[in-house]
Amino acid sequence: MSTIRDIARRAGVSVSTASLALNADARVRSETRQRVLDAAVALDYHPMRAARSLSSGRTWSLHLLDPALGATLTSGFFTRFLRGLHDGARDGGFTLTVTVPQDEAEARTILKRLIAERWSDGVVLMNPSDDDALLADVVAAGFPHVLLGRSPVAGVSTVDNDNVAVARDAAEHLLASGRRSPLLLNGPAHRTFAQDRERGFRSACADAGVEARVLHVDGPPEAVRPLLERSLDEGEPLDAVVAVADPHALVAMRTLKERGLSVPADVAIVGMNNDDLTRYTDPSLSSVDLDAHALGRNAVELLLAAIDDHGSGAGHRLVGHTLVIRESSP
Amino acid sequence: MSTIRDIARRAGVSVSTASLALNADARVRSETRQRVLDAAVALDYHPMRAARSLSSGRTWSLHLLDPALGATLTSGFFTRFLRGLHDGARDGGFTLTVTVPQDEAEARTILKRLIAERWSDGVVLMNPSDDDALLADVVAAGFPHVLLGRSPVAGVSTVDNDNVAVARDAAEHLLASGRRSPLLLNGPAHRTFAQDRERGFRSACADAGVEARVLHVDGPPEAVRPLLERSLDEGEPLDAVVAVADPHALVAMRTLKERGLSVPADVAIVGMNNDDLTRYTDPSLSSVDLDAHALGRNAVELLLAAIDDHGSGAGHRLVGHTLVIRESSP
DNA sequence: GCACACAATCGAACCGGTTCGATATCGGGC
DNA sequence: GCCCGATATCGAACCGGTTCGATTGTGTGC
Repeated sequence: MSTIRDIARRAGVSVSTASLALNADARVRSETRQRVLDAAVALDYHPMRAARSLSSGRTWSLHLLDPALGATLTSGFFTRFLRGLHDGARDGGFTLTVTVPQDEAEARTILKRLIAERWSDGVVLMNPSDDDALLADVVAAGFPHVLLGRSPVAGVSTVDNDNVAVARDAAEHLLASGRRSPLLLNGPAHRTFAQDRERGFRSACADAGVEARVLHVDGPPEAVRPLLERSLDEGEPLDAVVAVADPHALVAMRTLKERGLSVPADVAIVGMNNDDLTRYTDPSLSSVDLDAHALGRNAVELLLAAIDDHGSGAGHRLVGHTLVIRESSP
Repeated sequence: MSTIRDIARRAGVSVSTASLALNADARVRSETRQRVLDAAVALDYHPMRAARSLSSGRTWSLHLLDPALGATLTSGFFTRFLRGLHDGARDGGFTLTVTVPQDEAEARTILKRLIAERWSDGVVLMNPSDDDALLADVVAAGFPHVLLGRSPVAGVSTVDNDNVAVARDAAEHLLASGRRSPLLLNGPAHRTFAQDRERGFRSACADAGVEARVLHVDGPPEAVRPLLERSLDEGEPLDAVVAVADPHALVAMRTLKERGLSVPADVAIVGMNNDDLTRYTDPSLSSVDLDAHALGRNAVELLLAAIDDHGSGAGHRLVGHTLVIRESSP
């Protein structure tokens, strides 16, 4: 392993000149710079991370901290998201580190160490619960950060889907085909993302002059079944379902079929996240594809801005989505 | 941010004594150590990563490099795997870094930088293709490494599922219920994992005195459809399918249903990976749950051993699996 | 009472970069 | 011919830890 002193010696310059040359400083004569660069190539020189970050104060690394990794997200989504983060980091000359705590308590411990020990230059906080302490920690430490899956918060950079539009688009699609009794199987009522989706859903229903019905699902996808059954027992009309996530949509589909209702003939269904398997189910499931890659990329862009600005200005980004229409809602 | 010099000053000892005390060196008197520890707590001291690794030569970080991230794996699997890696790393006092190259070419570039710049102390190489250059790079550099999803290679630590047993167990389950015409929808014939699975499948068929049929699927899950249709057109009997992955199983299921065959009455099906959504499909899909968490954990354990040993002895681990029986193969 | 082993602590060097202030060289203006 | 400023380079300090060899202090054996 060659060090910068090896380079300097071979190029016949001092260590400081070698460093300046390697960092393309204008002060060094171009001929000298070339000699240094040649030496670096000849010796296969690569500056050591730790040394560089010790002296420069930068780690050139970003951190993803996800207290509930994969709890709500599925497959393709997470990997596309990671790739988005990684692409952004690479373009900025950064490396991405992912940490996977068991729960929010461990997440908090890790976050504190991460900041104190300077593991990285900034952190992406994924899906923090709405009231959480994680945010308070990073803010208190003045550590660059971005919140993911959160609607705009004053003074903090956030990236999220446009949940209002997501739900509205799904509902409009169903209503456009003439459905008149739509139901939203939503997330927990206290989560802002669920509130936004309810808003979008209701707005589409209002525009179509149709009554909007909403059920809140708190728990695993299986929780959809009793909710839906009770609703059917009560004789509520139903011909369209928007579900908060694909597994919920599949449980709904199954429940309906067992009640003798056919999908999509009697009830059309749209899920969310566009999980990898949705195209293979029977019937295949329409789903809103949330642009996971854009989510990751935008998060990194805001994070890099926060690192440069020293967090002076917070940015907010909403990323796009696409409704993927399949057999469950022709 | 307090440094070790702040601690030393407050505890009234030299920097070197403070360092020894913090690292629980037996040479320092326990009373002195306590004074140092008290000072560290009082000043909320955390050693800076970069400084520690510059002087110690250790980064206390491990790397996961996956050239084909999520290409074959789905959801739950990957997140469980990550958690396994992370748990192992944490227990060893390490941090986990994940890098997500676009393809094997980029993976190679990253790997070289990673080694040269000493980003971490070791790397887990995930699903490298059987003949690849990545392995040659790490071996040439003498960089600690573990191969994932590869059958044992001399001199290199590997972790994998017991692919022979995986396929055998799935086949035995189907044959136990009286099926006599089983088909294995396998991966590409040149991949060793596929060869192992074929072996396991054939052994179960031989034990049951039944003819084994195997088709090799190379490409996306949709590629199953034409293969299967041709087989049915040729009048081959079929009453059981073992598929190399869940999406393939679902495509097979759909294809069969469209041919008027019912699942599981006419044909029973078992998939692999136990994707999150398999429990919600209709019928729900039996699947072999590969122990992703154990995969991650064992990979880290071998990696840590390789780091300590300077790679003197290679280890091989096969991790367990569980057949999850659902409606597709009662 | 002195040499000696041993425990506890310390100062200084070191890891491999970056950066600041000092120095040498040179051409141009007066 | 002398001074000045610009240009190119260098030496040394620094970042925050770890570790080695030296130093001091204590009790033991003879």
